[in-house]
Amino acid sequence: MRIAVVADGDGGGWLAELGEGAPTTPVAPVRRVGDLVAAVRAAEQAGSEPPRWVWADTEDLYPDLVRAGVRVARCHDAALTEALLLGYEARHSEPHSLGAAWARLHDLPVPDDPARPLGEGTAAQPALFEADRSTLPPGTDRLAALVEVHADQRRRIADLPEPGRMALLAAVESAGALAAVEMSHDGLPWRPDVHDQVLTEILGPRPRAGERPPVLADLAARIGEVVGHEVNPDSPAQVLKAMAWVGHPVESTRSWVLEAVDHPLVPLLLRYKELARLHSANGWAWLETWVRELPGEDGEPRLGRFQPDYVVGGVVSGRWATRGGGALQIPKSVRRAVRADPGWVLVRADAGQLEPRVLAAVSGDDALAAAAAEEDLYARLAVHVGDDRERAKIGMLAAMYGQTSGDAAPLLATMRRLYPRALEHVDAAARTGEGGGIVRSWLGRTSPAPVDWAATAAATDGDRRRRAHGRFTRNFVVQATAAEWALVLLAALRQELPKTPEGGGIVFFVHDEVVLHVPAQLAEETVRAIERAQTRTREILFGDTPVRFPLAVSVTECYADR
DNA sequence: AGGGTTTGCCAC
DNA sequence: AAACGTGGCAAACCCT
Repeated sequence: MRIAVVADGDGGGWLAELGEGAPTTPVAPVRRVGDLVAAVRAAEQAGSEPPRWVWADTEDLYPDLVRAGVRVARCHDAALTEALLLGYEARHSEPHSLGAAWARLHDLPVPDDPARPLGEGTAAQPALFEADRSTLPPGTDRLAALVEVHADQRRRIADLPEPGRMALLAAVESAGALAAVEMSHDGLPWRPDVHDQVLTEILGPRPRAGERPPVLADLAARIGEVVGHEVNPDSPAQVLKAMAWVGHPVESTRSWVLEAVDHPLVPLLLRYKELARLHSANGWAWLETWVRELPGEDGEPRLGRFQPDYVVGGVVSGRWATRGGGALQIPKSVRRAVRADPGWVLVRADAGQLEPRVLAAVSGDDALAAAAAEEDLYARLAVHVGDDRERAKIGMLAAMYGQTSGDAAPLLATMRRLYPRALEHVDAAARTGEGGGIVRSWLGRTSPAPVDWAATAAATDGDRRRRAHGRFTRNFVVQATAAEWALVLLAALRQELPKTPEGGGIVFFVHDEVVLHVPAQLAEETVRAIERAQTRTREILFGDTPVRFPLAVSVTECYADR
């Protein structure tokens, strides 16, 4: 059963039960409810199977439900689905909100998508569903508009050459939106005291605002001594001058460029850059901005939560982006601060070598699939290639990224001979991209067309951009399908996981790994659920492929432990 | 002073 | 060893 829902901005809303057939029309009179939370909770628990909620935008409705303690099993996110369908039609740049979709159906002026500023996610205070971001014209029957757009989207999906794939993509994209709100609400367990301890060990005691930590100040002073005058190591321009001044001019101050230079200044600069990065990106200021402390008992360790806003579909390839806090790039050095609450554990599931496995599955290359049936794909590749594992890996990555320089060329020739269908799959995608065409993932997510090359005057520059776009489409067919694998896994996990208390469940997701926070006594059951989800993911996406997608599952107290 | 761009590094 | 895909972010830099 599907239920379309809109909020009234005052805690209530309207519901319309929809038929499952296409076109989907209401099968019962519209129901007005005064307490939307209660109505959703009741519908979720009634009947043998929970409904699929049809709504304009998960980010508008679901955070309030989650805050109120309600979780739903399934939804159809009209905005995300519209974006997928527009993309399929090579119309990426068109607005995808409910209002925009409805306006197109009625040949009316299409409104821009609403901007979604930082901090609008679940960390914000309760809003009682007040925001109407649907961009529908004032006075429009919003429920009728939603029902109409949903029916249109289902028709457009049904009319595709492979409707099942796009239907699955829309479903897992929507499930991802649910998971994103839930994760953002729960947050990644983060110990402020441990983070502070890590910073103090590495940088010295916390300085006053605007000052360098002691270790950085000392390094800057020693750099100044070696050069003979004061240098701001944070300024690439000053570092370039300083290197020239000491007789070692360099083209840039990138660390691998500096590493090649033999001069006492270099280790000081490299050390400074490394520590300055930690201080500016994940230092005390970051901790205060992004980690919310939970109320706690005196004498107990302070517990915190890192609650980034996830942007589902925020990357063209279907990977998620995040807003604020740099959640997808938590450096290894501060992962010690990610610790389970007392009595709880972190269960981490990490997909190994996902992209080459995806390539094996989508290309149907028997030899690569045979390698991908193994736990360590690269080790098997090395046997095929007759080289060491590291070089086999470089060759594979070169094929998927379009690398041509370095020692990739001979490796690529070997790959092309051993895995002809796999290489042809990415080579064809690259040719399409170079020709200005679009490519699609396994489920139909579509690459955006290149930005107007004709506007580029110089032929050489145009050529460079054409090749760059070829590398993009080459990678897209793999990366976008890997993102789909991860979305299906998330959706399967939501179905398989045991019920956990508040603060438990999936708490972090980054491209090909998930972190769960569960009471220790649920650890075993959680691991079994992950294994079921993993198997289902492969079957749902690729049927009976020989390719395996191993998940390394570990149960730890700390994210830094493996 | 404030906005946009560049540089460089972090993650997968 | 360093040019090979997707991003976010902070500080310096450059312009108005």
